[in-house]
Amino acid sequence: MLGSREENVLRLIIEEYIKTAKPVGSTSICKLLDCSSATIRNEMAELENKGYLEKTHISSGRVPSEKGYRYYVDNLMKPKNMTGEDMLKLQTIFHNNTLQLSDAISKSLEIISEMTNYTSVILGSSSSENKLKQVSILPLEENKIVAIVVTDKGHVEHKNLLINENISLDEIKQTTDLINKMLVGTPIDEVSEKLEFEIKPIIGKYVKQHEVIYNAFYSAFSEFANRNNMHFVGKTNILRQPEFDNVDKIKNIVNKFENKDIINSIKEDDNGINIYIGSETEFDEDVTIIKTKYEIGNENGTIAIVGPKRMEYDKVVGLLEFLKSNIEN
Amino acid sequence: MLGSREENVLRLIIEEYIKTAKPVGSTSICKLLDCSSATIRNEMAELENKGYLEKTHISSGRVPSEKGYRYYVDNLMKPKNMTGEDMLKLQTIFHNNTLQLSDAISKSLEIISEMTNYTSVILGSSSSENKLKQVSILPLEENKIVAIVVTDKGHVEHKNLLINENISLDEIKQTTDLINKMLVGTPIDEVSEKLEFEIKPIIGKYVKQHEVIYNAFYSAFSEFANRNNMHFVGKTNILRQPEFDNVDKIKNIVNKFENKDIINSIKEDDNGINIYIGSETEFDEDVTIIKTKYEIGNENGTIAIVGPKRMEYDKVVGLLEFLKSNIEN
DNA sequence: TCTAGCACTCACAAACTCTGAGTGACAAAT
DNA sequence: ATTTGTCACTCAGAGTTTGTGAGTGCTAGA
Repeated sequence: MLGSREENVLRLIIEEYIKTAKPVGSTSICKLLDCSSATIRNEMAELENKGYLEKTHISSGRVPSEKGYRYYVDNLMKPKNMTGEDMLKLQTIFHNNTLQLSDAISKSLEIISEMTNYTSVILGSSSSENKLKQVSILPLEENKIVAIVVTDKGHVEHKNLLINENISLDEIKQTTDLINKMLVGTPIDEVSEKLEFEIKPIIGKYVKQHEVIYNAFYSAFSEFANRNNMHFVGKTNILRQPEFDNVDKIKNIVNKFENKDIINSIKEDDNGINIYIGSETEFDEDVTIIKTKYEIGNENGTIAIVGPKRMEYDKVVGLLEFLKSNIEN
Repeated sequence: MLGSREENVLRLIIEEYIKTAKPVGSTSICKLLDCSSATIRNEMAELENKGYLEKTHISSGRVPSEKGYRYYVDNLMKPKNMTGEDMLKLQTIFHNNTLQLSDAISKSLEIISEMTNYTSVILGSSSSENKLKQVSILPLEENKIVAIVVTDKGHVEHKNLLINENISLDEIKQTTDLINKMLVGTPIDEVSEKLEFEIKPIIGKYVKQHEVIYNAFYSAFSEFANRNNMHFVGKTNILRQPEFDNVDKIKNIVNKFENKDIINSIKEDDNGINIYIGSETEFDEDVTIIKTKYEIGNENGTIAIVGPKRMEYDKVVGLLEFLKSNIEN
């Protein structure tokens, strides 16, 4: 698609821009490529014509376009191997047997966030993949009880409830027994529905005040189903990037993180390492998201790195590959 | 301490500044006070001498100092009654019997954050006030188990554990039984210690692999004790205030929220409505925090509103008073 | 004790200037 | 047919200048 010198120029411009965050001029490239600046200018003009580069104003240097980045990650970039030192840091985490997997992932993403100055996101398995394992209740005091829901993947949610004095604990016990008998194994996001059509009619017959109990469990479950198991590391790292230099952009991105809008950008996709650049993210024009799923036994999740479009693609991809293989072993 | 006209001038300046966020000049005050601007200037000079006002530069209008705000909230401000409409919004939440208390508080703070454009914080009871109610374990699959810890106030924490194949479930059961027998009622932040000195010696005798089990529970508990039950509403609201107009200030405050530094500012103090202005907060020079504890039955917590020093004190205090009385009934 | 008037100050915005890094174009050199 | 050197041109950004208006303090007279 592109000539080999064109590719070289594109690659060098992108790599230079990633380092400096400033538009790249022809002279800085011609030093690296052993030809004159005029030659480079011709190449650059051509690359701009084809849509791989952009100018910020008529006499400025060039900046990669999204199409340029895309070409770079698809054709020019090679994942960079980590330094031995960095590798060691991550490996010691995974060789530490006292750590649980989820803690090890958090810890390693903390390190990665620090190494890269980008923000990481961990997204656990969605509620549809979790199945009900057990419901239990525990009376606390007076008319307070706590309802506890556990899934087969070890997620736990609870809901504190005030119950009416004239509901006996026995009745509640009967209800939980029934739920345990009939609904264990049901995917969490289907539980609410089954609760309504399978459990409610039954308890309606022999439990006084069944409405109250039913409502309590119903709200506990629906809250569970909506909960997403998302967790940020180094949320403010990305603000250190020079592209976030004005108040509005910062407010904008902070807001989007707060609202967890990012969840849409990292939900679906294949099993490899996926790169979304700028508008491809459907999250924010100014960021790139690199993500990958991991799967170990029947447990899975997604980890994502959020940085500027001018992200160090080779480094991050290298890191994620390494991390993924570590997790899965 | 201050003459009555001085007080009037101070009050008007503060109220004007709260509205406009711009230094207040003498003319805008003299219109309200039916005397000439020169007179006001004299009063202002005097108030500045005494430390209640400040200038941003030699010929600028005046801005309240922390001492000025302090005098205002202590002597001049009257809590403002809410509008009927706002009151209604909050009351319907508390009259909705299907909502649990904690949900009602969250919901009402959402409304308050929206009404005021400030950030709210909810801090639940600290771990030292929570006592162990029950420990339980649930085997999931293969060698995975989940340990669940419940406190008397209905907090629940869990920890997923991978156990060594040669630990039998029986042994784990014995351990949890022992913990339940000996440690129920112990404040959460003392459990780790007791676990070490009272439980460990016993299980050491008759449980093989007791180290592993002990470590698992130890880490579960210590994580629990450190967890603080803090929850922000409208975290980015405060960024809309005009005082947060430069990148560094925003990064700074976002960072502080992220690190939950605020917890130190809202931990202790009496039962009323407490106001901390600027450096009094020990959180951030540029903010005011207004907080209050609530207590209902043996459940308690703290709610706080974080805004600029130029916060609408009368409105927020009015709101919090109203909210507190609603919660406690 | 208050007020009117005046000289003075200074932040802020708009207008202007300078400079350097960059471009495109084109003719000469390879 | 490319590549190169050269030159006129462009423009963002930084620095400087200027004008304006909102503010002050001070003083003398009501």
